[in-house]
Amino acid sequence: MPDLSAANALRRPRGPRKRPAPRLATPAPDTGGTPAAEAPEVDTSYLQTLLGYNARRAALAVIAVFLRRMAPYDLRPVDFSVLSVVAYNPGVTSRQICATLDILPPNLVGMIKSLHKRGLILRKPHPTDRRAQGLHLSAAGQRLYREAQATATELEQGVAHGLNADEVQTLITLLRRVYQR
Amino acid sequence: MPDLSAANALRRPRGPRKRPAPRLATPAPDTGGTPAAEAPEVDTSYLQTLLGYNARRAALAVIAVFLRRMAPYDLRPVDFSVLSVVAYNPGVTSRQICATLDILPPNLVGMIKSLHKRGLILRKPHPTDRRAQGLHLSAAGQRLYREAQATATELEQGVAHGLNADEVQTLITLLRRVYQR
DNA sequence: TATTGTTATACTCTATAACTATA
DNA sequence: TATAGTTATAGAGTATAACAATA
Repeated sequence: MPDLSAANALRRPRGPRKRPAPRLATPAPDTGGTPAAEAPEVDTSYLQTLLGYNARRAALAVIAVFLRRMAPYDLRPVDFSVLSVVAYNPGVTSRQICATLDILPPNLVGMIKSLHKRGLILRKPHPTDRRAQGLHLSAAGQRLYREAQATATELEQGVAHGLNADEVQTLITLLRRVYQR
Repeated sequence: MPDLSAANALRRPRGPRKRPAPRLATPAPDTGGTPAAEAPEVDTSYLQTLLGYNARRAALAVIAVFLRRMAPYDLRPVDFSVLSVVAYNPGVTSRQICATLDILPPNLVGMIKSLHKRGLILRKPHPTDRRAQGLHLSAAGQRLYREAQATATELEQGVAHGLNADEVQTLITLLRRVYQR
């Protein structure tokens, strides 16, 4: 599975984007003689018609901004998502977080351990199931999450440069309809 | 950088999605007593307001479909993208592909090697720069790519379930404005 | 018999350094 | 001195199997 973490995008900022080229129904015939190197522009007009290509590029761009802005809190997107689920669902179990965020249980263990070690979350015995444990934000976790969420909300405005509030709302609505059943 | 490859999404299909909950400005206070386990619904209403969260989920959903449909051609999204760039830009160099698709040069080497080994692409000497080599699709590569592109185009219709052609076009336009400078 | 949390581990994807041949 | 392609390798991210404790 491809990685959407955008580390590359973060450390190697792109140059100016190419202007969209006219759509082609089929690839240009290979005349064999003229290398594309002479014209530095590379035609990606077909790829730009694909929802998956654009969704991935957009997700990577947003994640890159997210990584920069969340660096002061030392939170990756997945850490922020976990804290957010715990914040809004006090007492939630690891298993529920896995199902909600599509994380495999073995991969969540280390994140929970790390957040616990940083004093951000508490593990309390589950009242009815002694196998499970209820997760809660500590006071420090609540403070950190409150600031991080404010940053995330604020970040939304800047991410989509030309997009106004209505356009962002339309975009989010359409994205939800893509991944929801 | 997070991985957008959607392997998990592929092998562990999700259950039914939760209905959107009303937005909350701040997390619910932790009353400490009531575990979320009793109500299996987990509140993700705040995360669902974030462009990054929705873009990543949508990208993963599309990629999962892409992986399934491209399996007969043994092409990952990145392989398809590389073939597409070569198809529309015969004679393109590795370096240009890296800049266009945001792939690091060392990571492209293996892909090119693999596609070459499969007889899909040809490396020709670059006419003006003996360090570089121009990449071209072989006849077999052109046949395979033509079929793969048809599948990708066809796939677009089915990916966005309820979305009509206009809505998909709007979505793509908005996504482009997010990641383009 | 199934589930929660966990360990160990393998595999994939991405990143960095450094080399060679050429510009 | 810089760039194209490459090798080797390190580091994230994601995957599967299997276990003890509990349901």
